[in-house]
Amino acid sequence: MRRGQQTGANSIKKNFASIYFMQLEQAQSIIAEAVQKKQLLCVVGNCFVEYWGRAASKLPKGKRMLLIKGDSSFAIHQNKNLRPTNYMMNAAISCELQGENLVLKATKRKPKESITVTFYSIEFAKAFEMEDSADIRLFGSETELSRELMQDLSFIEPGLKPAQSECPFRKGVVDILAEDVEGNLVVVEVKRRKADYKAVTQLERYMKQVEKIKGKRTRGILIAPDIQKNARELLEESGLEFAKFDFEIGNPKAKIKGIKKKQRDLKEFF
Amino acid sequence: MRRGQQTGANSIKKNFASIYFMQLEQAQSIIAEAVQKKQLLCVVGNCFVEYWGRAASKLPKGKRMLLIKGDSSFAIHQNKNLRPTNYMMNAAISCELQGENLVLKATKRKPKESITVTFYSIEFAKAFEMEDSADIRLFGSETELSRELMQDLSFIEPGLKPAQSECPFRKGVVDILAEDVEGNLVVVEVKRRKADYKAVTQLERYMKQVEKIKGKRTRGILIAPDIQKNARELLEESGLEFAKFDFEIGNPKAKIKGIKKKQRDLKEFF
DNA sequence: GCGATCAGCGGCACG
DNA sequence: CGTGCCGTTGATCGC
Repeated sequence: MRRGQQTGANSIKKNFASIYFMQLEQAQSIIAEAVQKKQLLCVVGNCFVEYWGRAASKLPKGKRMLLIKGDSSFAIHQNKNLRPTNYMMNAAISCELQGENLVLKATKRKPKESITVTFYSIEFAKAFEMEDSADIRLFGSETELSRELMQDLSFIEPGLKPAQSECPFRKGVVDILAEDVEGNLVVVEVKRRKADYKAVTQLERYMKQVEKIKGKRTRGILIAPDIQKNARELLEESGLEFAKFDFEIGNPKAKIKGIKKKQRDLKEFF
Repeated sequence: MRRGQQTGANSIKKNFASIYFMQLEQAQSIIAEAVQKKQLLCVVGNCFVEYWGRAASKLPKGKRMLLIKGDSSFAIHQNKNLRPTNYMMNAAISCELQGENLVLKATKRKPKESITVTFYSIEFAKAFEMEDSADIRLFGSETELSRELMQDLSFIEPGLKPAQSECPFRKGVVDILAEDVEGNLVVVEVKRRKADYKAVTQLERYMKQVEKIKGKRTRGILIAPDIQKNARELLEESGLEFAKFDFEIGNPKAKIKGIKKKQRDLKEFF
């Protein structure tokens, strides 16, 4: 790219900047080549979008950005929202001239769906070769917090000992399975953010399963930074327990700041 | 843009295409102006990304595309996945030269978080004025299906009638509240896709709430195109019912193809 | 602002 | 493949 060429043109002919269009034939060849080479393709133009599949949608004429990635993900972006307006993963992509328009189609079976993007004009189209072998490293996931917690469950209550973590059951995975001082089994469910009623029903379900399989009294403790009011009610109705869990995201691993356990004895419930 | 300029350069100097870089100062001014004007900004370059907030992440050096939109959404895209690797909504954005690098920062409070993108080189940076007043129109959402169903509940079972014109419960909480021929209340939960155990616990919760408030026998019917095996078991254990719900996405509204109700009498349960 | 819930959820891991 | 479930879930609507 020639330095300053674009901005130069824009500053001289500000009011006409938007009339510099690309021939659709040229765009078509850029697109076809990019898709074939699995490059990152960026197309900006005036278009109309239709989707048919799991649902159906129409996006009236307007200017959008089409982003096609090397893994055949296909996304129409408007100038708002993180998420694309229309999208498809693992799309089979075609691109052809139809009269005065350039029509891109993304299709997929299983589930069967299709996106049709009809470009009336294209302002910009460019492919980028994206050498990038790196992968993101994320810290502070729920699994990581569970593992951290496993190190010392006495934060939750004295004498609580870890038995297993991430133990797969017939259905779902129990975050932590532990044993309290009285020899009861304790199912611990960890949530990285404010727990809602779904977390409670999830824990209840696991707890009952474990109780059934192991055939001995089992408690359920939900650990989260906070819990929603109605979730709290549901939890207490179900005889489950909640423990507040403050943490700070650290590097290389999360740091547990402290745990305040709500005082609620098993005997209260039974 | 001059027609053919880009592809021309690429075809002549294929092997050197990637060495055409932009001065960071120039990129900086493009970026600053785009952010100020709420244009759609697209930057491609070699960078390193750090995130700190609800979690923490590091993305090692590599070539990515940064997309900043008019609503201050900020997204780093790799050449894979629909979703950005790093992102932020409603970001406060800064952009400054730091030594040999151009550093973009996106920050936010509530929750407090920040993304730092350190560009070592920038291959491309361009802002697009995105005149686009149109909004997507989507058909086939759960709400729409509920409304469709409301028209004629006899599809589910003969004599089933909407209980009240206006449900006394908060909108959206109970999909449909109806009354069967025997005068029982019926809570109907509609799912647009294969129902899982969460749909069952949700229905159970609503059903019990309604039963408690109204003080009369209440049934719960889950309506979905399909249901998972263990969700089915849970549902039957809870004395709830399932009705298959085939539909076709149509325009302007979804068409219900038919409903096959599983024969399961209330008396069976009570 | 928080709460609740849907989403064409996407993405990942596991069986 | 389906199944389950987390996510920096995002996005929307109601309060």
